[in-house]
Amino acid sequence: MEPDFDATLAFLKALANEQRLRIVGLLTERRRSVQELAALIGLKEPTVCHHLALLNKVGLLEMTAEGNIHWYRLRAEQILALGRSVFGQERINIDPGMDEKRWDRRILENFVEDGQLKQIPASRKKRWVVLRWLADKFKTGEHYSEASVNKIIQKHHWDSATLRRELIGYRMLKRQRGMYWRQPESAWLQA
Amino acid sequence: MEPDFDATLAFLKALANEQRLRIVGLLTERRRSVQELAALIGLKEPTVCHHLALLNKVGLLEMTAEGNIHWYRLRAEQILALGRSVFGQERINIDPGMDEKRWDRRILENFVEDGQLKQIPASRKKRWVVLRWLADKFKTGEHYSEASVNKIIQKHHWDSATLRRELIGYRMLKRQRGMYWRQPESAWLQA
DNA sequence: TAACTGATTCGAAATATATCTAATTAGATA
DNA sequence: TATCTAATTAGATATATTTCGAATCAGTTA
Repeated sequence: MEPDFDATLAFLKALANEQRLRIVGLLTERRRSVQELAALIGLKEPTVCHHLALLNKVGLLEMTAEGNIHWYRLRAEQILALGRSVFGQERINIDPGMDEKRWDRRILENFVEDGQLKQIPASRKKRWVVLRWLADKFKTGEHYSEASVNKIIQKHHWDSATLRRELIGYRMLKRQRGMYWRQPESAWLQA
Repeated sequence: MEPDFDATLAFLKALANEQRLRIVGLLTERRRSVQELAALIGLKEPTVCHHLALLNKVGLLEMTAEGNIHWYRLRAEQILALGRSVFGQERINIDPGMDEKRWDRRILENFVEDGQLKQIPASRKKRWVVLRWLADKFKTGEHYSEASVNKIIQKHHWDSATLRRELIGYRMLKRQRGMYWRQPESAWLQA
């Protein structure tokens, strides 16, 4: 799905801990030694060391040794870059959900009222949106008789024959030996 | 420190889990029912329910019931807003080294005037800053008699005895057989 | 009403994570 | 070289989280 799913997960896991988040907070101010951090957040040094190792593993830290003091510094650009990549517009679909996409919603607002399809859109593109919404009324994995398909469609529009044919045409429903079932989205024809 | 430390932590914790991140991924495409999600990621429904509850608690989801099917939808604006607030420029200091200096400068502005130390800070942390400034008046590699150490300190404050002792205490100066010399920063005690 | 379906709640068990002490390493000092 | 200090590693234990089966709840259908 995501090529860097694991990286994202690791990044989030590294930050999603009270003490580590505290450490990151302290390191945004300035570089710090292990002792210093341990004193500031009230943990023993080995524990802090363990947390630092985790943060380091995902590339959030930079360490320089001066004598036997190890100075840890936050790689702020890394956090920002990762944060952007995880929470950026490209990654997160701002218009979530099939029938919830803004475009779709506008179409649906125009054509649907109280769950009733007022009119079947003439344009291919708009009809597709409406059909997608209608296909959502069928459960995946379940088989329906033609009668029950009609019944379900008629909850939303009187012309179940046309709409049923359209659903088949766009491959949102599939028919075989008189039974109908919902097709996965991957099988649909594009609008 | 941070007023919304807890909110940030909760948000990160909610996302920092393999299955939940997967769920979020699936929900970016479209709304889904609990069953659907369970089937898609290979978990039992109670488990998915539990994860959904966690995501919901931090405001990432929106649920609408149709009959006894519960549709979960991602509140993408929420994720983006939270992501921005956590990883935004304001929050993360891109240049942590700078900040250290800024803090120091403020202290020095308060305690030093025309090269004169007006007062020895009582707080450890602030005293450390001032002593660091004072240690800078000594050249590295050079050896000083106690008299010349006092003389240098007295250019900046009358109480050379106390300050000399402090410099030794913080290991910024070192003494041996009556001679003093400046220590490298790595040897200093932390404030 | 009874039976059914999807979702949720409740514990218990399994798993993962965080924390500590003790031991070890590496650099600095005597 | 022996000693000191800061950091790290290792191993043990405590704590938190995840997962599931069983029971329950809420809507739908017969």
